[in-house]
Amino acid sequence: MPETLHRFKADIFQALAHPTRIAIIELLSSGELSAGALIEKLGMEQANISQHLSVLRAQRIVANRKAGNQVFYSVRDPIILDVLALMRRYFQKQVGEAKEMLKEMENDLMEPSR
Amino acid sequence: MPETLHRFKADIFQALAHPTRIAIIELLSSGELSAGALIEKLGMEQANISQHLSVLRAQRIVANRKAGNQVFYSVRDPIILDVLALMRRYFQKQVGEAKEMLKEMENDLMEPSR
DNA sequence: CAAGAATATTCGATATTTCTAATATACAGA
DNA sequence: TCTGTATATTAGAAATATCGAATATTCTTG
Repeated sequence: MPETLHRFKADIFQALAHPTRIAIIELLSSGELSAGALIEKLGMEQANISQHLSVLRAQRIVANRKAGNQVFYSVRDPIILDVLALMRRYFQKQVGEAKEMLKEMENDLMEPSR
Repeated sequence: MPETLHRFKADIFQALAHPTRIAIIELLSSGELSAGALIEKLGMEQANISQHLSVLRAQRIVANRKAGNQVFYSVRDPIILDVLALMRRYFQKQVGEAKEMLKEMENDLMEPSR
């Protein structure tokens, strides 16, 4: 109800609203990784990944731990992973529905008289 | 893993990434409402709400049913409501943690010797 | 302290979002 | 068919997000 809560949710969603950042979180889902490891696994520009990590940090979605030369990132709260898992289920459901619609359309083409 | 899935999730999150759109979805959580009812409850510009509804429609998050003069909107899949509910839990947890941190800081101020 | 490695930040250019105001469309009833 | 009501779309301005290139910072090691 309160505007504050809506804004909070919206800000988290905004932080999640980029394919690269989702890829980052999923890579971190099985444990912490250094920024360098993320850059290597994703095959993208160093600055770019660093900027995306900065967005995730700003919303406190990831934690960062400095170890000597490197910085290790991890997902702060597993609830975020639950959200992503829900999204996967949602995706599967949507794809399933789309498939069924196509099947129906096919049937209509085969039996135009009914 | 696949880029497609990441983009799909990101697009949904993007559609959710606005306080007004979250408010709309929560208003629709207990059943369908006309566009006009949403505009009234939210107290915002007609065009603005219509545009936000358009974003939600584009991602197929809401369904719309025309009835005479009006258009009734509803949430297509309750999974989306589950996502919002998870977000609320997440928010509560974050606030709880922030509170604890403040309490610790207070204690440190009271007992500087320890 | 100098040099290299890992990471972060800054700077512009471009693209996307969001808003308000104005206009368009669709429908209902006289 | 004319009028009013409900909703959608368009247009343009301002704000925000994204990217690559360049630069800065921090740490380690010789």
